[in-house]
Amino acid sequence: MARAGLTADRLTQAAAELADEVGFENVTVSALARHFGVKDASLYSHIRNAQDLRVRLAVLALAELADQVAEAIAGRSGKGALVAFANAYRAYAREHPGRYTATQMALDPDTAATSAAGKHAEMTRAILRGYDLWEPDQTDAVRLLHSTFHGYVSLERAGAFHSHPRGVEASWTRALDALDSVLRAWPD
Amino acid sequence: MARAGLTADRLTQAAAELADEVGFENVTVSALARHFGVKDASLYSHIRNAQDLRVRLAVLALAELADQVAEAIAGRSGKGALVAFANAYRAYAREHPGRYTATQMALDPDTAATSAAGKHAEMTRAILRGYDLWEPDQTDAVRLLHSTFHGYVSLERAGAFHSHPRGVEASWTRALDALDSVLRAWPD
DNA sequence: AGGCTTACCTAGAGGTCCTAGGCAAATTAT
DNA sequence: ATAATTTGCCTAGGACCTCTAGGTAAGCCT
Repeated sequence: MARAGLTADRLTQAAAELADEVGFENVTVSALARHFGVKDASLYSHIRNAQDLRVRLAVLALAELADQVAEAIAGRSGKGALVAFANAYRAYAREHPGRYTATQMALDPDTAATSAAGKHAEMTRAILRGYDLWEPDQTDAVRLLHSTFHGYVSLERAGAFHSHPRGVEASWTRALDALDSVLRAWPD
Repeated sequence: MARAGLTADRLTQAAAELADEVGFENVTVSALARHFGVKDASLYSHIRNAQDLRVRLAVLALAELADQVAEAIAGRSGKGALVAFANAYRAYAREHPGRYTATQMALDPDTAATSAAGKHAEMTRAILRGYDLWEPDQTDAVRLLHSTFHGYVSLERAGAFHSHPRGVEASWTRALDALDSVLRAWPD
């Protein structure tokens, strides 16, 4: 009997692909076991439980997203960096719907700190170097940007914008313009 | 044997309370049946399936949220309306976490149109009457506002803001200030 | 009272999560 | 190369959730 050669990492990777195919909520221990031609119980040597699997998936997705965004903003500053960040963020959510949903999991503070969750804020801060913002305005701005990006992507995915014919792309561009001008003229 | 007197509406109402107590993802047909002291199978005369129950819950929550927001902005305009809208929206999400999660379900276009999902955009438009915005800028602004509100609330709930000591309230106020100034000076 | 509708039931199949305990394959030690 | 150890995967089985089919009885109508 040849072994499948499972590891927590391979399981997490497969879970990520599965998430994008069938949706995050359908990432199940059973489905994953089926994918590897193995019994459900066999996975529990590698992951603690279903929740643990989902957390690992979330951490993976956060790291991937952070990488994509980091690559996008490299060498840019000011509005260029802002737009690059936003587009990379949105593109990741579009291309990896299941993974993106995973990034929205509530992680306990420990896991969040260890993972790339904090890297987000750090990179958003990098963008803000092109604007004239200092603490605590910087934190406020980070939160505003992150909220807007996530909110837009999230609503777009939920189909909240289908009701109106106005192009979703055009509204997105306008939102970025608006954020840029907010940052340039941050209210004192 | 006295009957429990179940109807789809009573089930939906109980599901909403259950959602706020134990989380939307734990709203299960079984749990609901237990709550009424009834067998699981009995609920299937009132709801088609578990998904149907969740959709009804989502529709209920959307209607409640729309009502709360409508009440909040009544008699206000301009920034007052903007702030009232935003605070009512956020308050609903805080007080009814399970219901709020339900509002994020992807509804099929038919259901969404029938439900109060469209009422949102309509009310957001009402806010914009205090600013000098016309189509298609109005739609862009509606999307931006909705995105920011939802994004902020969503990230706040996910604990994304715990990493930094800066008060979440202060950042929220600043975000509203920023949105107000964006609307007043919408880029042309 | 008889008949109709329907609220709720039992029975049961199938799926997911997870634990306990066992065997055998891969790895390490001798 | 063989023995000892580790560990990857197994079977068995319990608990919970979803949902269907078909039955009984409670409440409504005439």
